[in-house]
Amino acid sequence: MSLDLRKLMILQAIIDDYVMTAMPVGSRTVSKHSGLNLSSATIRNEMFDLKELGLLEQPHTSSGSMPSEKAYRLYVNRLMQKSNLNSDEIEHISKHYSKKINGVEDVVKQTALVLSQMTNYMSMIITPHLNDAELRRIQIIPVTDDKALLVIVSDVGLLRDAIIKVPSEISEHELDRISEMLTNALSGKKLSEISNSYMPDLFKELGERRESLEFINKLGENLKKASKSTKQEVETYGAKNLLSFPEYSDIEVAKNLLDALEQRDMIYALLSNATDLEFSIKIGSEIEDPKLTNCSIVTATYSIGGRPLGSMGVLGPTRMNYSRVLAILSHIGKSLSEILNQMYLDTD
Amino acid sequence: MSLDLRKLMILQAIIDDYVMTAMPVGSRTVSKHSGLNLSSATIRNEMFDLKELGLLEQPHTSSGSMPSEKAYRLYVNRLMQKSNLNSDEIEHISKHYSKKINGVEDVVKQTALVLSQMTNYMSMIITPHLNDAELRRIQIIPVTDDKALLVIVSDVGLLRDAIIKVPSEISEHELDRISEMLTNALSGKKLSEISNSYMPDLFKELGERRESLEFINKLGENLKKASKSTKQEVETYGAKNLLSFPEYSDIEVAKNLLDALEQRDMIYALLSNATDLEFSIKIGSEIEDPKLTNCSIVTATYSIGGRPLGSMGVLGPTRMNYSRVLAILSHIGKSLSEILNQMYLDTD
DNA sequence: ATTAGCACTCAACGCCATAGAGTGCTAATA
DNA sequence: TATTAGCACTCTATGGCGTTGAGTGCTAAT
Repeated sequence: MSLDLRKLMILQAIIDDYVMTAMPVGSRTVSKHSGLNLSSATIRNEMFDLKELGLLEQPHTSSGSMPSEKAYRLYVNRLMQKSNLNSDEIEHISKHYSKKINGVEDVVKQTALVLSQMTNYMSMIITPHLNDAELRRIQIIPVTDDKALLVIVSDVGLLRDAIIKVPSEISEHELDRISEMLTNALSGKKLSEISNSYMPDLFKELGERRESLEFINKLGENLKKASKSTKQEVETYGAKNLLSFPEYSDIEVAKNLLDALEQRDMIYALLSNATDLEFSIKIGSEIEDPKLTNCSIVTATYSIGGRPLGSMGVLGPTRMNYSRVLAILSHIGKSLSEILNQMYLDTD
Repeated sequence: MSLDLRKLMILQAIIDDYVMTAMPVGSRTVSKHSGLNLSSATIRNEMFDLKELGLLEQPHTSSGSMPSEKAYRLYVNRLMQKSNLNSDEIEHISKHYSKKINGVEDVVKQTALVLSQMTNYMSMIITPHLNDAELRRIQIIPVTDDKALLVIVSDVGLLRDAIIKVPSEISEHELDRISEMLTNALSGKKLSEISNSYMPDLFKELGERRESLEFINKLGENLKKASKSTKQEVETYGAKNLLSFPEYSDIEVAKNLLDALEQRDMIYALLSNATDLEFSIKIGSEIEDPKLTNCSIVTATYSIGGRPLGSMGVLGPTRMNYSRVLAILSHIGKSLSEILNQMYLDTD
């Protein structure tokens, strides 16, 4: 028995209905809504076949059917039609981005917010990873007589800052000199390239004065530490949206889910795994986390100057509206990339 | 009828029991657990009185009683005994703070985490407000030929940073000079004092060269903007803990609650209202938010160099273990203040 | 003042009958 | 041969009903 066009149309009708209602769909409903002008009996026969093909599941005999994970996968790959946002929705997005925004963190938060608002699912986003950004300058700014602020600046702005101790015998002028040397040595390199390899020579040169040797060593440690901590952070929003869905209406299920979703590492992994593709869709068990049963995740990357910098996504029940989510992600992704470009690269 | 010692002891027994079980407490239970050696009948008479005093409530006739908000208030004010943490718990806290920590944000997040872990309620914390910090230096660091990073540094480290546009005719050397002038003019002041009053003179001085006038104006705007945005942020942790409590086991109730708790402004208000007292306890309707029925909030302030900088707190059901929460908040508050002191003020 | 005793209340639970949505099969139909 | 009408069957959901048991509130005895 083959998966002919009619079967696909019936499957599509069932998915459409189930996505709306979360209730098993009966043959009579399909007969009415599918537009195929077939009796419920005929639909029943087809549904029986779809069941055998592993595309439909029944909670129990004599109940309607619901799509299997396999069905959603098939839907996403072959059936789904591209959907578009209406002008209200587009406006809603641009409104969010036209507010005054202070720095990357703010943009990222706004994005998480609007993403969850528009989809009614939970949104997640990781801040841009700046390990590939080019170092421009390293500056040690005195703060008190025994402390200074180490600032690492790249072509996209502030990368890292850390408080370091400075022996009082080192003058402000000397700090400037050290800053300059560090800048000369490391400028143009990437953050990830500040490593042991560059250090020894540099520090021999810097460490010529005995009394500041210890300070120079500490400084080196600090630089290395700063370059290692990736500092990519995860924002989520709208976890409570998930509680509205009947699939999580059992308090125990909901608790487990929220439990899992509070583990930032896990979400970080989910998002960072998918940075190479423009979009990624994981359905149910394709997310290899047993705690996230009945969930799907759709992610998209955002970029600056064409270079992917991070990713964002949406988590909802497997019966999510994939088409709409993709449209929203696509649009927001573009807006976000634009904003980031304006912040960093534009020259007007 | 007066509230004599015996009634108080009975009330205490009921509260103790109810805090544990969340189930209405019957007279027989009190008779057994109160240590008063009274029959259930006697207890019943006393409980009747406590009911008339508004300290006990019954879900329905012929069920046991539970403490009213008034009862919790009385308990907190008069009955509660100070509790102490055991050595395991103290160790658990210090372990969290002995990890490598990168900057204030990290400390704050760790605090939220440990607070929620130890109490099993939801934790909330606001980042230190640094408006009273003393400005030390303002530095404009070139990034590309038309952009620079504006960095505002105080005695406690980095305060603000922002990308600003720089006309290409302004040389790096000139930026240094401007930085120096700004530093001279504003150093020693507080962030909140960067206002129009200081600006005109300063900018007349800076703006002597015609071509850079526009840039100087923009710089002024940026400084003002940076000084205004308070940038105090709210972290919460463990919202899902609340789902474990039977008072929120109804999915609708839980949804409403989580809904409310996702509004950062509201939590910010809750926390910042209570920065003048070392501890603050709000029980039920004392939190004037209709969405937070059945909730109590305990907050504490943390400080640096004796000056209160922010506050943190715990949100849970009204039947929370106030005594334990206070002990935990007290200990964590001390640890947090110590850490912040080490980060900023220590001179070793 | 305290307590034993007892009738009364009320939620919780299990049981059962019923209704209704939906299937799966068979026989009739185009 | 594909489709459909018809019907028995399955299973869940719902509501009514009696029972159970925890707990009160009152009264009379101690």
